[in-house]
Amino acid sequence: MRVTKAKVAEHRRAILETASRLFRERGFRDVGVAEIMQASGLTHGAFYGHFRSKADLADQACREACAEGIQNWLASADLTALLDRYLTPAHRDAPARGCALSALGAEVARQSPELQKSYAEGLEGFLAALERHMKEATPEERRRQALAVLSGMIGALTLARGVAEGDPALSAEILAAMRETLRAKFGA
Amino acid sequence: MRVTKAKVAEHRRAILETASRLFRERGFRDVGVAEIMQASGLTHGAFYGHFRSKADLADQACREACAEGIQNWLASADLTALLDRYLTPAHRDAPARGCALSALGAEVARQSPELQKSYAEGLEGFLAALERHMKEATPEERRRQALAVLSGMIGALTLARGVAEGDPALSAEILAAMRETLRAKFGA
DNA sequence: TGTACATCAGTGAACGCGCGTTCACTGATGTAC
DNA sequence: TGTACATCAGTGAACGCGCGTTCACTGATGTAC
Repeated sequence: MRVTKAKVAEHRRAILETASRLFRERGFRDVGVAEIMQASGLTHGAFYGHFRSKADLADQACREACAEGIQNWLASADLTALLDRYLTPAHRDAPARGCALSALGAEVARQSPELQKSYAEGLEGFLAALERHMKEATPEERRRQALAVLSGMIGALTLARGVAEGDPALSAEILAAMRETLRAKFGA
Repeated sequence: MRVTKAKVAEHRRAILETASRLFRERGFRDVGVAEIMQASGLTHGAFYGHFRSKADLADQACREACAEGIQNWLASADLTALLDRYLTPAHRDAPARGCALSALGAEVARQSPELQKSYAEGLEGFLAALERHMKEATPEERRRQALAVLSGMIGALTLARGVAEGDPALSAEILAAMRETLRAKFGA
């Protein structure tokens, strides 16, 4: 049953947003095409009218999720404000709506170079937002520090998620330690 | 065909070591029981004589891999020496023999609390090794800094792996930036 | 504007495949005498 | 030490299941007149 051109575009957006959310929550491997389509209000057969393959969707969903994240974190006034939103139990417990760089990082290493490129572009975007908050003299130094701060944020969030259910106290400690250390060494 | 008791123990070790290596390289999800058994010189049917389930093996392989890592990194003379071994292209390109905390981190978040506990214990072990290299006054401060340094190391390695094939220059830049920043802010 | 028909987005059954796990069987090991 | 037999580690076929992907079909949309 054919549908309106507007509906087609709407369906495509729905699939992309659902995938962007589910992939961040449970990873590329643990989320199936059928589940994404069902959660988007369609049946699995329609998928291949919108995307060439699951890998194609993964690539575009990664771009989507990164773009959403950059816009989100760009809104912070300064580094301290950004850290106070990023390194929190709330962010840790809501990966579906959280930073894609952290949620997808480890899995991206085993995906196609194409997807890695999309991920790298998202990383550069986030990095640009961070650099603006660095107070070192030279641009080279600001970029280096921004890379270190970004790595620290992502590492702390990843570790905090890894032990969230197994050792909640340690999980909270990791977030707090990174927040305080980054504020002390790089903050305003 | 029954085998010697010594052979049984040998087989168990082989499965555990193979799993520890393959899981770090490709993740829990992408490595099957049959592949692990074949790589260990056995057939898949014998698996359940050694482990209760794949999840059980994952838990024990995680412990195994963490323990191996702690012993490995503990050998470094100081923080600078440790960083010069950890934050390198060589380590990035050989996850199978590298740090388990980094290789398994993201996936552990979606595993059982039991496995997360094993992971958390591995993390504490690495942390203890790092704390000895911190030069802050109080134990509390040393632990906080060690947590931040560990998070930074793992985050940088994860990101460097994520873009290794998609943007090799950025990958190398991430490792170098974290190495220099940690050395400058925490090094000897 | 109204009609006739070609287009094509979505449906749902079906495909081959690999997964984790089970199980009847085999035959060398370990043990009781 | 030698023999007879129970034990049990390993084998390989088989299980049900969910995966990504394909395809004949349906019927509303968009278009040509």
